[in-house]
Amino acid sequence: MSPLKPGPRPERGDATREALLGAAVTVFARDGFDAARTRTIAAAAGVNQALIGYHFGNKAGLYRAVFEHLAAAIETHLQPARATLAAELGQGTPGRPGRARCLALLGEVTDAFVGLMTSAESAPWARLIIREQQAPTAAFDVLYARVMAPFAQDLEALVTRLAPARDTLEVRLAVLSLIGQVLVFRTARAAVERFTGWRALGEDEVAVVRAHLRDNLRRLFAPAGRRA
Amino acid sequence: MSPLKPGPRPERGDATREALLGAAVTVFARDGFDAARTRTIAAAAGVNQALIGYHFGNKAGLYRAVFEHLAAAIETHLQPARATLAAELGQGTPGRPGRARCLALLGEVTDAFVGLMTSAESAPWARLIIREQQAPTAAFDVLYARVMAPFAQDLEALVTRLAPARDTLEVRLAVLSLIGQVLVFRTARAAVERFTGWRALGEDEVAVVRAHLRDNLRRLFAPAGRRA
DNA sequence: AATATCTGGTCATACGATTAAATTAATCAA
DNA sequence: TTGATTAATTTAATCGTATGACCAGATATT
Repeated sequence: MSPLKPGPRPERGDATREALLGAAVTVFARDGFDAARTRTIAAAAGVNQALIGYHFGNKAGLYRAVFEHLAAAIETHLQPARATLAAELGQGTPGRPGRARCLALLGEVTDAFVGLMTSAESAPWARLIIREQQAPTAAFDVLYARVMAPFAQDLEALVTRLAPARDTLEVRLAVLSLIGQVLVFRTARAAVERFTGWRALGEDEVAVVRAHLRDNLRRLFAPAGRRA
Repeated sequence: MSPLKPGPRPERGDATREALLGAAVTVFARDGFDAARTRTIAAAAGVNQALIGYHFGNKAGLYRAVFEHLAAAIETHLQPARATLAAELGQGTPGRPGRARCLALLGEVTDAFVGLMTSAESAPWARLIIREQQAPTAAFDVLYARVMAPFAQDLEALVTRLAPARDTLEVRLAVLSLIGQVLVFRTARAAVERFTGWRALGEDEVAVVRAHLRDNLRRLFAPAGRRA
Protein backbone atom coordinates (compact mmCIF):
# COMPACT_ATOMS: atom_id res chain seq x y z
CA MET A 1 0.00 0.00 0.00
CA SER A 2 1.21 3.49 0.67
CA PRO A 3 4.80 3.46 1.74
CA LEU A 4 4.26 6.50 3.89
CA LYS A 5 3.26 6.56 7.55
CA PRO A 6 -0.45 7.63 7.52
CA GLY A 7 -1.51 4.73 5.39
CA PRO A 8 -5.06 3.57 6.12
CA ARG A 9 -4.69 0.50 8.29
CA PRO A 10 -6.79 -2.36 7.07
CA GLU A 11 -8.99 -2.30 10.15
CA ARG A 12 -8.75 -5.96 10.75
CA GLY A 13 -10.72 -5.63 13.95
CA ASP A 14 -13.92 -4.87 12.08
CA ALA A 15 -15.27 -8.37 12.53
CA THR A 16 -14.73 -8.12 16.26
CA ARG A 17 -16.52 -4.80 16.47
CA GLU A 18 -19.48 -6.16 14.51
CA ALA A 19 -19.71 -9.23 16.70
CA LEU A 20 -19.59 -7.13 19.84
CA LEU A 21 -22.24 -4.73 18.57
CA GLY A 22 -24.55 -7.56 17.61
CA ALA A 23 -24.18 -9.27 20.94
CA ALA A 24 -24.48 -6.00 22.82
CA VAL A 25 -27.84 -5.16 21.24
CA THR A 26 -29.23 -8.45 22.44
CA VAL A 27 -27.78 -8.38 25.91
CA PHE A 28 -28.39 -4.71 26.63
CA ALA A 29 -31.99 -5.08 25.46
CA ARG A 30 -32.54 -8.18 27.56
CA ASP A 31 -30.81 -7.07 30.74
CA GLY A 32 -30.57 -3.29 30.59
CA PHE A 33 -27.36 -1.32 30.79
CA ASP A 34 -26.49 -2.03 34.40
CA ALA A 35 -27.49 -5.66 34.58
CA ALA A 36 -25.69 -6.40 31.32
CA ARG A 37 -22.29 -7.90 32.03
CA THR A 38 -19.33 -7.17 29.79
CA ARG A 39 -18.30 -10.79 30.17
CA THR A 40 -21.72 -11.94 28.96
CA ILE A 41 -21.54 -9.70 25.92
CA ALA A 42 -18.03 -10.80 25.11
CA ALA A 43 -18.96 -14.45 25.47
CA ALA A 44 -22.01 -14.00 23.21
CA ALA A 45 -19.76 -12.36 20.66
CA GLY A 46 -17.19 -15.14 21.00
CA VAL A 47 -14.54 -12.62 21.85
CA ASN A 48 -12.20 -11.72 24.69
CA GLN A 49 -13.74 -9.47 27.33
CA ALA A 50 -10.86 -6.99 27.24
CA LEU A 51 -11.65 -6.19 23.61
CA ILE A 52 -14.65 -4.15 24.71
CA GLY A 53 -12.26 -1.74 26.34
CA TYR A 54 -9.93 -1.87 23.38
CA HIS A 55 -12.54 -1.11 20.72
CA PHE A 56 -15.10 1.01 22.57
CA GLY A 57 -13.22 2.43 25.53
CA ASN A 58 -15.59 1.00 28.08
CA LYS A 59 -19.06 -0.38 28.64
CA ALA A 60 -20.73 3.01 28.18
CA GLY A 61 -18.85 3.51 24.93
CA LEU A 62 -20.19 0.21 23.65
CA TYR A 63 -23.70 1.29 24.66
CA ARG A 64 -23.35 4.50 22.70
CA ALA A 65 -22.04 2.64 19.69
CA VAL A 66 -25.03 0.29 19.85
CA PHE A 67 -27.41 3.22 19.45
CA GLU A 68 -25.57 4.64 16.49
CA HIS A 69 -25.63 1.19 14.95
CA LEU A 70 -29.34 0.99 15.70
CA ALA A 71 -30.21 4.33 14.17
CA ALA A 72 -28.49 3.35 10.98
CA ALA A 73 -30.21 -0.02 10.89
CA ILE A 74 -33.70 1.35 11.40
CA GLU A 75 -33.02 4.14 8.93
CA THR A 76 -32.36 1.66 6.16
CA HIS A 77 -35.30 -0.42 7.35
CA LEU A 78 -37.76 2.43 6.88
CA GLN A 79 -36.10 3.79 3.77
CA PRO A 80 -38.40 2.16 1.17
CA ALA A 81 -41.57 3.41 2.84
CA ARG A 82 -40.17 6.91 3.12
CA ALA A 83 -39.13 6.88 -0.52
CA THR A 84 -42.64 5.95 -1.66
CA LEU A 85 -44.11 8.74 0.38
CA ALA A 86 -41.60 11.26 -0.84
CA ALA A 87 -42.38 10.29 -4.41
CA GLU A 88 -46.11 10.80 -3.98
CA LEU A 89 -46.12 13.76 -1.66
CA GLY A 90 -42.97 15.52 -2.81
CA GLN A 91 -43.26 19.06 -4.02
CA GLY A 92 -42.05 18.21 -7.51
CA THR A 93 -44.82 15.71 -8.20
CA PRO A 94 -47.60 16.80 -10.57
CA GLY A 95 -50.91 15.37 -9.44
CA ARG A 96 -51.29 15.43 -5.69
CA PRO A 97 -52.82 12.27 -4.30
CA GLY A 98 -56.45 12.46 -3.24
CA ARG A 99 -58.01 11.53 0.08
CA ALA A 100 -58.47 7.89 -0.75
CA ARG A 101 -54.87 7.56 -1.85
CA CYS A 102 -53.63 9.27 1.29
CA LEU A 103 -55.67 6.95 3.46
CA ALA A 104 -54.25 3.99 1.61
CA LEU A 105 -50.73 5.31 2.07
CA LEU A 106 -51.31 5.89 5.75
CA GLY A 107 -52.59 2.34 5.99
CA GLU A 108 -49.45 1.04 4.37
CA VAL A 109 -47.17 3.00 6.65
CA THR A 110 -49.15 1.77 9.62
CA ASP A 111 -48.89 -1.79 8.41
CA ALA A 112 -45.13 -1.44 8.14
CA PHE A 113 -44.95 0.09 11.58
CA VAL A 114 -47.05 -2.70 13.06
CA GLY A 115 -44.76 -5.20 11.42
CA LEU A 116 -41.74 -3.51 12.95
CA MET A 117 -43.30 -3.32 16.42
CA THR A 118 -44.44 -6.92 16.46
CA SER A 119 -41.51 -8.61 14.77
CA ALA A 120 -39.33 -10.70 17.01
CA GLU A 121 -36.30 -9.38 15.20
CA SER A 122 -36.96 -5.84 16.28
CA ALA A 123 -37.85 -6.71 19.84
CA PRO A 124 -34.38 -5.89 21.16
CA TRP A 125 -34.37 -2.56 19.31
CA ALA A 126 -37.74 -1.63 20.69
CA ARG A 127 -36.76 -2.60 24.19
CA LEU A 128 -33.66 -0.48 24.07
CA ILE A 129 -35.61 2.49 22.76
CA ILE A 130 -38.33 2.13 25.37
CA ARG A 131 -35.72 1.95 28.08
CA GLU A 132 -34.09 5.05 26.72
CA GLN A 133 -37.39 6.96 26.68
CA GLN A 134 -37.80 6.47 30.38
CA ALA A 135 -34.52 8.17 31.12
CA PRO A 136 -33.24 9.81 27.95
CA THR A 137 -29.49 10.09 27.65
CA ALA A 138 -27.48 11.59 24.83
CA ALA A 139 -28.15 8.40 22.90
CA PHE A 140 -31.81 9.37 22.62
CA ASP A 141 -31.09 12.60 20.77
CA VAL A 142 -29.37 10.73 17.99
CA LEU A 143 -32.25 8.33 17.73
CA TYR A 144 -34.96 10.98 17.75
CA ALA A 145 -33.30 13.14 15.15
CA ARG A 146 -32.37 10.33 12.80
CA VAL A 147 -35.31 7.95 13.14
CA MET A 148 -38.29 9.21 15.05
CA ALA A 149 -38.62 12.77 13.82
CA PRO A 150 -38.47 11.87 10.12
CA PHE A 151 -41.02 9.12 10.62
CA ALA A 152 -43.37 11.36 12.56
CA GLN A 153 -43.03 14.06 9.94
CA ASP A 154 -44.02 11.64 7.23
CA LEU A 155 -47.13 10.75 9.18
CA GLU A 156 -47.79 14.42 9.80
CA ALA A 157 -47.74 15.18 6.08
CA LEU A 158 -50.26 12.43 5.41
CA VAL A 159 -52.58 13.39 8.23
CA THR A 160 -52.48 17.02 7.16
CA ARG A 161 -53.85 15.98 3.77
CA LEU A 162 -56.55 13.89 5.38
CA ALA A 163 -57.65 16.48 7.92
CA PRO A 164 -56.80 19.86 6.43
CA ALA A 165 -59.16 21.64 8.80
CA ARG A 166 -57.08 20.86 11.88
CA ASP A 167 -54.24 23.05 13.03
CA THR A 168 -50.66 21.88 13.46
CA LEU A 169 -51.02 20.78 17.06
CA GLU A 170 -54.21 18.86 16.36
CA VAL A 171 -52.52 17.09 13.48
CA ARG A 172 -49.55 16.18 15.62
CA LEU A 173 -51.78 14.83 18.36
CA ALA A 174 -53.53 12.74 15.74
CA VAL A 175 -50.14 11.41 14.69
CA LEU A 176 -49.33 10.55 18.30
CA SER A 177 -52.66 8.79 18.69
CA LEU A 178 -51.81 6.74 15.66
CA ILE A 179 -48.36 5.91 16.95
CA GLY A 180 -49.80 5.06 20.36
CA GLN A 181 -52.22 2.58 18.88
CA VAL A 182 -49.33 0.72 17.32
CA LEU A 183 -46.83 1.19 20.11
CA VAL A 184 -49.07 -0.41 22.68
CA PHE A 185 -48.44 -3.75 21.05
CA ARG A 186 -44.79 -3.44 21.98
CA THR A 187 -44.78 -1.42 25.18
CA ALA A 188 -47.62 -3.29 26.80
CA ARG A 189 -47.05 -6.60 25.09
CA ALA A 190 -47.41 -8.63 28.25
CA ALA A 191 -50.79 -7.08 29.04
CA VAL A 192 -51.90 -7.31 25.41
CA GLU A 193 -51.28 -11.02 25.31
CA ARG A 194 -53.17 -11.64 28.50
CA PHE A 195 -56.10 -9.43 27.51
CA THR A 196 -56.57 -10.80 24.01
CA GLY A 197 -55.86 -14.35 25.05
CA TRP A 198 -53.18 -14.56 22.38
CA ARG A 199 -50.18 -16.58 23.39
CA ALA A 200 -48.00 -14.79 20.87
CA LEU A 201 -48.28 -12.27 18.07
CA GLY A 202 -47.81 -14.39 14.99
CA GLU A 203 -48.79 -13.64 11.43
CA ASP A 204 -52.47 -14.31 11.99
CA GLU A 205 -52.71 -12.05 14.98
CA VAL A 206 -50.77 -9.30 13.23
CA ALA A 207 -53.19 -9.47 10.33
CA VAL A 208 -56.09 -8.98 12.71
CA VAL A 209 -54.35 -6.04 14.32
CA ARG A 210 -53.67 -4.47 10.94
CA ALA A 211 -57.28 -4.83 9.87
CA HIS A 212 -58.44 -3.32 13.13
CA LEU A 213 -56.11 -0.35 12.80
CA ARG A 214 -57.16 0.27 9.22
CA ASP A 215 -60.71 0.37 10.44
CA ASN A 216 -59.68 2.87 13.09
CA LEU A 217 -57.96 4.99 10.47
CA ARG A 218 -61.12 5.07 8.39
CA ARG A 219 -63.15 6.20 11.37
CA LEU A 220 -60.62 8.70 12.66
CA PHE A 221 -60.19 10.41 9.30
CA ALA A 222 -63.69 10.07 7.95
CA PRO A 223 -64.62 13.17 5.97
CA ALA A 224 -66.83 15.48 8.01
CA GLY A 225 -70.53 15.25 7.25
CA ARG A 226 -70.41 11.76 5.88
CA ARG A 227 -70.65 8.30 7.28
CA ALA A 228 -67.75 7.01 9.36
CA MET B 1 -40.65 -12.00 56.29
CA SER B 2 -42.27 -9.85 58.87
CA PRO B 3 -44.93 -11.11 61.23
CA LEU B 4 -48.35 -10.73 59.74
CA LYS B 5 -50.45 -10.77 62.88
CA PRO B 6 -51.70 -7.42 64.09
CA GLY B 7 -51.89 -8.96 67.48
CA PRO B 8 -50.51 -7.71 70.79
CA ARG B 9 -47.20 -6.72 69.19
CA PRO B 10 -47.52 -3.09 68.19
CA GLU B 11 -45.51 -3.51 64.98
CA ARG B 12 -43.23 -0.70 65.77
CA GLY B 13 -41.28 -1.27 62.58
CA ASP B 14 -44.20 -0.17 60.44
CA ALA B 15 -42.81 3.30 59.98
CA THR B 16 -39.56 1.82 58.75
CA ARG B 17 -41.32 -0.43 56.28
CA GLU B 18 -43.37 2.50 54.96
CA ALA B 19 -40.28 4.65 54.58
CA LEU B 20 -38.45 1.88 52.78
CA LEU B 21 -41.35 1.21 50.43
CA GLY B 22 -41.71 4.88 49.59
CA ALA B 23 -38.04 5.29 48.90
CA ALA B 24 -37.90 2.03 46.97
CA VAL B 25 -40.65 3.08 44.56
CA THR B 26 -38.70 6.19 43.67
CA VAL B 27 -35.30 4.58 43.37
CA PHE B 28 -36.41 1.41 41.58
CA ALA B 29 -38.38 3.52 39.12
CA ARG B 30 -35.49 5.86 38.50
CA ASP B 31 -32.70 3.30 38.31
CA GLY B 32 -34.33 -0.05 37.61
CA PHE B 33 -33.95 -3.12 39.75
CA ASP B 34 -30.32 -3.85 39.08
CA ALA B 35 -28.99 -0.32 39.09
CA ALA B 36 -30.89 0.49 42.27
CA ARG B 37 -28.59 0.21 45.28
CA THR B 38 -29.88 -1.00 48.61
CA ARG B 39 -27.70 1.62 50.25
CA THR B 40 -29.32 4.36 48.15
CA ILE B 41 -32.80 3.20 49.07
CA ALA B 42 -31.94 2.97 52.74
CA ALA B 43 -30.39 6.44 52.71
CA ALA B 44 -33.43 7.90 50.96
CA ALA B 45 -35.62 6.30 53.59
CA GLY B 46 -33.38 7.59 56.36
CA VAL B 47 -32.89 4.07 57.60
CA ASN B 48 -30.13 1.54 58.12
CA GLN B 49 -29.30 -0.57 55.11
CA ALA B 50 -29.54 -3.84 56.98
CA LEU B 51 -33.21 -3.18 57.68
CA ILE B 52 -34.04 -4.09 54.11
CA GLY B 53 -32.92 -7.59 54.85
CA TYR B 54 -34.67 -7.61 58.18
CA HIS B 55 -38.05 -6.44 56.90
CA PHE B 56 -38.17 -7.78 53.35
CA GLY B 57 -35.66 -10.62 53.30
CA ASN B 58 -33.60 -9.13 50.53
CA LYS B 59 -33.59 -6.68 47.64
CA ALA B 60 -35.92 -8.84 45.54
CA GLY B 61 -38.32 -9.11 48.45
CA LEU B 62 -38.45 -5.34 48.70
CA TYR B 63 -39.11 -5.14 44.97
CA ARG B 64 -42.02 -7.55 45.30
CA ALA B 65 -43.41 -5.62 48.24
CA VAL B 66 -43.22 -2.43 46.20
CA PHE B 67 -45.49 -3.93 43.57
CA GLU B 68 -48.02 -5.11 46.09
CA HIS B 69 -47.97 -1.64 47.62
CA LEU B 70 -48.39 -0.20 44.13
CA ALA B 71 -51.32 -2.39 43.23
CA ALA B 72 -53.13 -1.37 46.37
CA ALA B 73 -52.40 2.31 45.77
CA ILE B 74 -53.63 2.30 42.18
CA GLU B 75 -56.64 0.23 43.19
CA THR B 76 -57.83 2.88 45.59
CA HIS B 77 -56.92 5.55 43.05
CA LEU B 78 -59.23 4.07 40.43
CA GLN B 79 -61.89 3.02 42.89
CA PRO B 80 -64.26 6.00 42.46
CA ALA B 81 -64.34 5.69 38.68
CA ARG B 82 -64.99 1.96 38.93
CA ALA B 83 -67.78 2.51 41.44
CA THR B 84 -69.55 4.96 39.14
CA LEU B 85 -69.34 2.51 36.30
CA ALA B 86 -70.54 -0.36 38.39
CA ALA B 87 -73.49 1.68 39.52
CA GLU B 88 -74.55 2.55 36.00
CA LEU B 89 -73.69 -0.67 34.23
CA GLY B 90 -74.32 -3.12 37.02
CA GLN B 91 -76.76 -5.92 36.40
CA GLY B 92 -79.05 -4.77 39.16
CA THR B 93 -79.63 -1.30 37.75
CA PRO B 94 -83.00 -0.60 36.15
CA GLY B 95 -82.59 1.73 33.17
CA ARG B 96 -79.50 0.86 31.17
CA PRO B 97 -77.59 3.90 29.99
CA GLY B 98 -77.93 4.87 26.35
CA ARG B 99 -75.23 5.45 23.77
CA ALA B 100 -74.66 9.09 24.65
CA ARG B 101 -74.29 8.26 28.33
CA CYS B 102 -71.85 5.45 27.57
CA LEU B 103 -69.76 7.76 25.44
CA ALA B 104 -69.73 10.31 28.23
CA LEU B 105 -68.70 7.66 30.73
CA LEU B 106 -65.95 6.45 28.45
CA GLY B 107 -64.78 10.03 28.16
CA GLU B 108 -64.63 10.38 31.90
CA VAL B 109 -62.68 7.18 32.36
CA THR B 110 -60.29 8.29 29.65
CA ASP B 111 -59.87 11.66 31.32
CA ALA B 112 -59.00 9.97 34.59
CA PHE B 113 -56.56 7.65 32.83
CA VAL B 114 -54.89 10.58 31.09
CA GLY B 115 -54.59 12.32 34.42
CA LEU B 116 -52.93 9.27 35.90
CA MET B 117 -50.54 8.83 32.99
CA THR B 118 -49.46 12.44 32.89
CA SER B 119 -49.29 13.23 36.59
CA ALA B 120 -45.84 13.66 38.00
CA GLU B 121 -46.92 11.79 41.09
CA SER B 122 -47.62 8.62 39.16
CA ALA B 123 -44.50 8.83 37.03
CA PRO B 124 -42.55 6.40 39.17
CA TRP B 125 -45.43 3.93 39.17
CA ALA B 126 -45.74 4.08 35.44
CA ARG B 127 -42.02 3.65 34.97
CA LEU B 128 -41.96 0.57 37.14
CA ILE B 129 -44.87 -0.94 35.28
CA ILE B 130 -43.37 -0.21 31.89
CA ARG B 131 -40.12 -1.78 32.97
CA GLU B 132 -41.99 -4.80 34.20
CA GLN B 133 -43.83 -5.19 30.89
CA GLN B 134 -40.57 -5.54 29.04
CA ALA B 135 -39.55 -8.53 31.10
CA PRO B 136 -42.49 -9.67 33.21
CA THR B 137 -41.63 -11.30 36.51
CA ALA B 138 -44.01 -12.68 39.11
CA ALA B 139 -44.65 -9.09 40.21
CA PHE B 140 -46.44 -8.47 36.93
CA ASP B 141 -49.05 -11.13 37.57
CA VAL B 142 -50.17 -9.40 40.74
CA LEU B 143 -50.38 -6.10 38.96
CA TYR B 144 -52.27 -7.43 35.97
CA ALA B 145 -54.81 -9.32 38.01
CA ARG B 146 -55.46 -6.58 40.53
CA VAL B 147 -55.20 -3.43 38.43
CA MET B 148 -54.99 -3.91 34.71
CA ALA B 149 -57.53 -6.61 34.09
CA PRO B 150 -60.34 -4.94 36.07
CA PHE B 151 -59.66 -1.63 34.35
CA ALA B 152 -59.61 -3.20 30.91
CA GLN B 153 -62.81 -5.07 31.68
CA ASP B 154 -64.54 -1.84 32.62
CA LEU B 155 -63.51 -0.35 29.32
CA GLU B 156 -64.62 -3.50 27.56
CA ALA B 157 -68.09 -3.25 29.04
CA LEU B 158 -68.44 0.32 27.85
CA VAL B 159 -67.12 -0.34 24.39
CA THR B 160 -69.41 -3.33 24.02
CA ARG B 161 -72.38 -1.03 24.59
CA LEU B 162 -71.04 1.47 22.08
CA ALA B 163 -70.22 -1.03 19.38
CA PRO B 164 -72.53 -3.99 19.92
CA ALA B 165 -71.95 -5.23 16.39
CA ARG B 166 -68.33 -6.13 17.03
CA ASP B 167 -67.26 -9.46 18.41
CA THR B 168 -65.26 -9.92 21.60
CA LEU B 169 -61.84 -9.72 19.99
CA GLU B 170 -62.76 -6.60 18.05
CA VAL B 171 -64.01 -4.97 21.20
CA ARG B 172 -60.83 -5.84 23.04
CA LEU B 173 -58.67 -4.48 20.25
CA ALA B 174 -60.70 -1.28 20.42
CA VAL B 175 -59.98 -1.15 24.14
CA LEU B 176 -56.28 -1.63 23.47
CA SER B 177 -56.33 1.14 20.88
CA LEU B 178 -57.86 3.39 23.45
CA ILE B 179 -55.30 2.46 26.06
CA GLY B 180 -52.51 2.90 23.55
CA GLN B 181 -53.61 6.42 22.73
CA VAL B 182 -53.29 7.36 26.38
CA LEU B 183 -50.24 5.26 27.18
CA VAL B 184 -48.13 6.90 24.51
CA PHE B 185 -48.03 10.04 26.62
CA ARG B 186 -46.16 8.11 29.26
CA THR B 187 -44.19 5.49 27.38
CA ALA B 188 -42.97 7.84 24.69
CA ARG B 189 -42.98 10.99 26.78
CA ALA B 190 -39.58 12.11 25.61
CA ALA B 191 -40.60 11.85 21.96
CA VAL B 192 -44.02 13.41 22.64
CA GLU B 193 -42.46 16.50 24.16
CA ARG B 194 -40.08 16.96 21.30
CA PHE B 195 -42.75 16.38 18.64
CA THR B 196 -45.41 18.66 20.12
CA GLY B 197 -42.91 21.29 21.16
CA TRP B 198 -44.25 21.10 24.70
CA ARG B 199 -41.61 21.49 27.37
CA ALA B 200 -43.77 19.69 29.90
CA LEU B 201 -47.26 18.27 30.25
CA GLY B 202 -48.96 20.74 32.54
CA GLU B 203 -52.64 21.35 33.06
CA ASP B 204 -53.09 23.24 29.81
CA GLU B 205 -51.46 20.56 27.73
CA VAL B 206 -53.39 17.81 29.47
CA ALA B 207 -56.63 19.64 28.70
CA VAL B 208 -55.72 19.73 25.03
CA VAL B 209 -54.89 16.04 25.08
CA ARG B 210 -58.19 15.22 26.75
CA ALA B 211 -60.15 17.22 24.21
CA HIS B 212 -58.31 15.50 21.41
CA LEU B 213 -58.98 12.06 22.82
CA ARG B 214 -62.67 12.82 23.33
CA ASP B 215 -62.79 13.80 19.71
CA ASN B 216 -61.15 10.52 18.80
CA LEU B 217 -63.68 8.63 20.89
CA ARG B 218 -66.53 10.31 19.07
CA ARG B 219 -65.06 9.35 15.73
CA LEU B 220 -64.10 5.82 16.70
CA PHE B 221 -67.52 4.99 18.13
CA ALA B 222 -69.70 7.00 15.81
CA PRO B 223 -72.92 5.14 15.13
CA ALA B 224 -72.80 3.41 11.78
CA GLY B 225 -74.54 5.28 9.00
CA ARG B 226 -74.39 8.67 10.65
CA ARG B 227 -71.97 11.51 10.76
CA ALA B 228 -68.77 11.09 12.71
C1' DA C 1 10.44 -4.10 11.87
C1' DA C 2 6.33 -1.93 13.19
C1' DT C 3 1.75 -1.64 14.25
C1' DA C 4 -2.80 -3.32 15.23
C1' DT C 5 -5.13 -6.71 17.52
C1' DC C 6 -5.79 -10.15 20.88
C1' DT C 7 -5.02 -12.92 25.28
C1' DG C 8 -4.91 -14.44 30.04
C1' DG C 9 -4.58 -12.68 34.23
C1' DT C 10 -4.95 -9.29 37.93
C1' DC C 11 -6.82 -5.51 40.80
C1' DA C 12 -9.46 -2.24 43.32
C1' DT C 13 -13.98 -1.51 44.14
C1' DA C 14 -18.79 -1.63 45.18
C1' DC C 15 -22.26 -4.62 45.98
C1' DG C 16 -25.87 -7.53 48.63
C1' DA C 17 -26.01 -10.18 52.42
C1' DT C 18 -25.13 -11.35 57.11
C1' DT C 19 -23.82 -11.12 61.89
C1' DA C 20 -23.32 -9.90 66.66
C1' DA C 21 -24.08 -6.48 69.64
C1' DA C 22 -26.86 -2.39 71.10
C1' DT C 23 -31.19 -0.19 71.72
C1' DT C 24 -36.07 0.31 72.21
C1' DA C 25 -40.61 -0.60 73.90
C1' DA C 26 -44.15 -3.54 75.76
C1' DT C 27 -45.30 -6.62 79.65
C1' DC C 28 -45.39 -8.11 84.16
C1' DA C 29 -44.28 -8.88 89.22
C1' DA C 30 -43.90 -6.39 93.20
C1' DT D 1 -45.06 3.55 90.16
C1' DT D 2 -41.09 0.85 89.87
C1' DG D 3 -37.48 -2.26 87.98
C1' DA D 4 -36.78 -6.64 85.61
C1' DT D 5 -37.77 -9.44 81.61
C1' DT D 6 -38.25 -10.30 77.02
C1' DA D 7 -38.83 -9.87 72.19
C1' DA D 8 -38.64 -6.75 68.36
C1' DT D 9 -36.00 -3.63 66.08
C1' DT D 10 -31.89 -1.14 64.87
C1' DT D 11 -26.99 -0.42 64.32
C1' DA D 12 -22.15 -0.69 62.78
C1' DA D 13 -19.16 -3.59 60.86
C1' DT D 14 -17.63 -7.27 58.09
C1' DC D 15 -17.66 -10.97 54.46
C1' DG D 16 -17.43 -13.18 50.11
C1' DT D 17 -18.20 -12.29 45.53
C1' DA D 18 -18.72 -10.49 40.90
C1' DT D 19 -17.68 -6.68 38.33
C1' DG D 20 -15.48 -3.23 35.03
C1' DA D 21 -11.18 -1.71 34.03
C1' DC D 22 -6.63 -2.43 33.17
C1' DC D 23 -1.97 -4.29 31.87
C1' DA D 24 1.99 -6.74 30.16
C1' DG D 25 2.95 -9.73 27.00
C1' DA D 26 1.70 -12.78 22.88
C1' DT D 27 0.24 -13.02 18.08
C1' DA D 28 -1.03 -11.67 13.65
C1' DT D 29 -0.58 -8.55 9.58
C1' DT D 30 1.74 -5.53 6.50
